[in-house]
Amino acid sequence: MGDGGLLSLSWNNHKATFCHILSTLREKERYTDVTLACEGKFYPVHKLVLSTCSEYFESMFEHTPCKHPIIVLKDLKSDEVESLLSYMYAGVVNVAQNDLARLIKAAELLKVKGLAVPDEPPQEVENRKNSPPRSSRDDRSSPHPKRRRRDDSDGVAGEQHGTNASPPASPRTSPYHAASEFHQDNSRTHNEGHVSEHRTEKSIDRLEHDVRSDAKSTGDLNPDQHNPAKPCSPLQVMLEETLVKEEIMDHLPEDKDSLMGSGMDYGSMTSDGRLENSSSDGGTQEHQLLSAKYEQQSLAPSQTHHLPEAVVEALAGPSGMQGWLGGGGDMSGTFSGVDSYGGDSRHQDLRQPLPTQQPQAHQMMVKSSRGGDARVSKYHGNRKTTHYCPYCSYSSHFVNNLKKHVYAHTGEKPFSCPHCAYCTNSPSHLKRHMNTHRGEKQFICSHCSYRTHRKDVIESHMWTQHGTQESLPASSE
DNA sequence: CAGCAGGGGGCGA
DNA sequence: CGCCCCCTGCTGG
Repeated sequence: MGDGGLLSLSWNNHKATFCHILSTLREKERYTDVTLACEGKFYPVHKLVLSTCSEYFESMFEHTPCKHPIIVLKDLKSDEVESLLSYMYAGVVNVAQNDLARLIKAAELLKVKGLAVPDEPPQEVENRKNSPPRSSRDDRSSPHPKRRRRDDSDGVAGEQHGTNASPPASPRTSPYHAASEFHQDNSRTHNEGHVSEHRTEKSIDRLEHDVRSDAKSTGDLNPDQHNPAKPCSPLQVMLEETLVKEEIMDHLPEDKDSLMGSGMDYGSMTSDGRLENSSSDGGTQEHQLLSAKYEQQSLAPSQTHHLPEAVVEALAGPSGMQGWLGGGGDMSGTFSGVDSYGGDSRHQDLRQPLPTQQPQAHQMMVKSSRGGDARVSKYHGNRKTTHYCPYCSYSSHFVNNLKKHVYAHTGEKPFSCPHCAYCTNSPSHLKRHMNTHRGEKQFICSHCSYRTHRKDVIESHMWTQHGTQESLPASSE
């Protein structure tokens, strides 16, 4: 609206920056709204990107109003998926010559533009627009086959799904999950959460498209109890995993979703560590690429953290925690173990999306990632600082309280009983529990023969049974 | 079925 | 550490 001179402001390296941010968002699993599942691995990504780069996904999302669908790529290999995602996000992917055919084939299946579909040739685009979206799903042979190679079809046809499909235990390979999941066997309080779900399976192009509608229920990850109604094909097992993840995500603030996603924490969840930690695959080369970029662009260090590392930092050190908490949520994606959320109903409120913990814009993360540490409390007991939970509205002046609280979110239970499988997130709980093994019942009711090892219990007993709060002090035995 | 005991989780301090 | 609350299993009416 300027009547004066018209200024043209141009962002010099907008494309590069944009791509970078996009990749960062993906890496941090921020704002992801769709999860690709392949060979037991889960890739939280963005519909926007997928649909932009792939007709197939575009069409799919058009027909799936689902908030956070989980798409099972049944006949692709994870490295192919990784490569394609790399391609879509970064616009580049390094692939071994030997793998090229496979990759192209996979791209064809997914109709990835530029690989399988001509990259925006005007005419083609026109044709596509005129044709109903479904055509792309229904017919692989339609428009895109600039690089089609049917001769390669055997290359990707191999049924890989579910092979190492990280059955229940897999995601727990993360140290953050291990305990949290394991202990549930002795937890009685975890109610089985049933996810309201609907599966839309499509056997298009040998892909199985699994979509789950908004999951509402609490998820009990107890593998033993999980959704008994379902058949247990390898694929289904994998789906159960994704199911849990999704429902959790749905309950978390958007930002947290991603974190949680990280809960799946691909690097750690995949026992082979291929996705995150290895660089042997074409897809993972992108990770290296991105990391390099980060350094060059001197982004906030925290952004370059792999999630598990960040979690360790956050939980191990007060400063880490504080930085993360106060850093505009940039570390919010670092929590693993969301998937280990217990089904305990009491957890539910914690998962309610909270406006106060809204994800911050990317620039915000960058901006505050360092500065946020300014008020870091070095000591657990520092009451001057309020520590906020990234998952809910909880806050505490005590870092330790927050830690325990966050443990409840992540499911992490670092304190384990040497005598049984009991694990807890609180040392005091462990101590209390240990008393049950000792068999000592120091607290004796002065009105009856009742005795217990818990003070609160004896008091409760005294009050309810005898209408008094008097009780014998702890016995010396 | 109600009441109690046992055990556990979360939280304040 | 203490407190409160919850859930589950047991038991007696």
